[in-house]
Amino acid sequence: MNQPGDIIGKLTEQGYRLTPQRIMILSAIENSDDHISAEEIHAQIVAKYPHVNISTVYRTLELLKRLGLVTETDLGGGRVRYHPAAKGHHHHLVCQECGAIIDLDESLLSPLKSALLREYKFSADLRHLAIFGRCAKCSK
Amino acid sequence: MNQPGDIIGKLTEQGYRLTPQRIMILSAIENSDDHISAEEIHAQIVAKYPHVNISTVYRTLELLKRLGLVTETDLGGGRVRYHPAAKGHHHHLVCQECGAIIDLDESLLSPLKSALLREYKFSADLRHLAIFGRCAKCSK
DNA sequence: ACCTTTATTGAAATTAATTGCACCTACAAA
DNA sequence: TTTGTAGGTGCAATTAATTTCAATAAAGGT
Repeated sequence: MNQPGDIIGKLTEQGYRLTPQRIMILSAIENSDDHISAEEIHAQIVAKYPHVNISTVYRTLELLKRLGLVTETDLGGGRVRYHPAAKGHHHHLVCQECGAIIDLDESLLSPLKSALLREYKFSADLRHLAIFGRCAKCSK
Repeated sequence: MNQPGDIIGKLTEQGYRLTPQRIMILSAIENSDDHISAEEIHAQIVAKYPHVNISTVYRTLELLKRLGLVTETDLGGGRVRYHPAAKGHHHHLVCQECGAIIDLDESLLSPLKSALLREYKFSADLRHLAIFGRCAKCSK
């Protein structure tokens, strides 16, 4: 199991401060079983510390994203969701018909990644991708 | 050159009504050289018909998207952009460092598309994809 | 030409995310 | 200790997109 310490260490190493708000945001992300939204993180924290602002949550997520400590995925449904990078990269197939979300093995994307690097010298950030379409059931 | 009639025909065929608003929105999309945003479409129309509402623009785009007549791409920068599907599919590499947008040949994505179909029976909608990362210059 | 049906629209409210600004806090240099 | 500086926070305002709902008008039948 991952310790919030993993991320906390990396933050302080780089000169960022460890504020109570950040600690709460970090543990909310780490303790979430799957992908969590900014709103959900905020709701969790506000239950104990009502004065913490939603914009702090968004700014912290932005920071963690920039440092590569969390990944962000838009699975549709109007909300972007977050996931600790340390828990591994994975991708999703999102069915636009029934809403099913299928986890996708990373290996299917590595040929694309290397092709982009070879053909365009473009280093793609494919840490957490959502591909939309139709699942087996719905495309019949 | 494409006629708005292409899309207009498909709309009426399927029982949708042909309102002046829709005609204006359609011609704005068709006449745009590259990708156009909802705001830009609205601004164009309001110049002539000030009472047309932005939500009508969004609703029409949503409809056209569902019918597969326009494609939607999030190239970053907070605004989603639209493009007539008839003008062909293409994809973009978006550099998160310098903002450069590189057009990507569709052929690079077809292996992925067939792999998804083969392995997951998932029919991916890869009509207009944006892949984020770092371009050649910025990744040095 | 006149109804009738029902998709469509405008206006306003709502939601998710972002930004500007004033104030605050930790820490180090003078 | 004082002061400077850079990182952080809360609040309010803003932006892009969506939704609700009453009013409207397009398309088809008479």
